[in-house]
Amino acid sequence: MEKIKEYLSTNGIKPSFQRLKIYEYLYKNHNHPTADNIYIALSPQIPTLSKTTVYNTLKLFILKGVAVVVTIEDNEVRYDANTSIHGHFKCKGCGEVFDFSVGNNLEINGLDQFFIDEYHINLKGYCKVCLPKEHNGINPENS
Amino acid sequence: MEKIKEYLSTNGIKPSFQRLKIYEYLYKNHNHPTADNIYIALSPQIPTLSKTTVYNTLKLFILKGVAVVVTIEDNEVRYDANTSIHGHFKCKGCGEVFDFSVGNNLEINGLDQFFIDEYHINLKGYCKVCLPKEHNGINPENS
DNA sequence: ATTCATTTTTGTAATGATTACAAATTAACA
DNA sequence: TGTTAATTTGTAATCATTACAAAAATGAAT
Repeated sequence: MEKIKEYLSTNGIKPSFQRLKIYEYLYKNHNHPTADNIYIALSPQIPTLSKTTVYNTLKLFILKGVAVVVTIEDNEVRYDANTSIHGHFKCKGCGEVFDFSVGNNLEINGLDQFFIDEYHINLKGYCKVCLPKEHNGINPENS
Repeated sequence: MEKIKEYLSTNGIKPSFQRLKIYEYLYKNHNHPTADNIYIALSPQIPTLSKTTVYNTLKLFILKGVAVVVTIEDNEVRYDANTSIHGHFKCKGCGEVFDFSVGNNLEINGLDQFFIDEYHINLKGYCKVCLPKEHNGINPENS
């Protein structure tokens, strides 16, 4: 917890109570939460927490580079405290988002002389658990 | 135009006038438009066009597999008639979205036994034109 | 400690994209 | 032509996000 405080400070973020708790949640839960997820999760501990604060704080985190946005779905914005380059996989069965690592051998053709500083590698399909259900046509998670 | 009609039919889409025009726009303009972009672009030619129709039609296109969603930004949903696997690059200077081709050698670690059927490779940075401006700190496109 | 300025948080209202829904229109076809 | 189904349209509702201003907390200087 002291480490988090230091980490935020180092990155130009004054470590207020709310910011600490929000970052802590993001850091400890690798479930790529939405702003609303975070709000609901922290509300019991911080009864006065405002949703605006969650949005403000996340925006600050992005700006300062201690979190990244995951836009794997067009109707939900997720956040991730893991800022290193990695990929995300969303299972179309259970909806869970998994991290995976990518090699640095991605072959890019047609962006010569472009400067690239963000890599968003998003895949979709069915995870190990959902794939068999899907295959048998007995997946109760699809309405 | 007759080709488009045939293409849609082949993919289980009854080629109504609106659907033809929307697909035609998507196919001929490689600018990855939003639903609103399409609505504004086609309104002059189709004065009775409804925004709901644009949304309905795009949803149908996605379902039938003749278009894909591009979620490179968390506050805009773009559409692309190019359904083959390729990447998108968004310039943070001018905002334009460029296509690029990717090799099929992407190294994925941690998704063993997962079934992958969608690849969204989204990069961001500065394009050839905007990079120099950015570098000189005289980019008028950044407020 | 008290004051004053700055930052942060909060709640409410506004915005804007998308969807729900039902009426109107169009197409299909007997 | 009449009848049914599919498509389009317009309006209203929804929901995530932002704008904004007041309240609270912080920090520094006296």
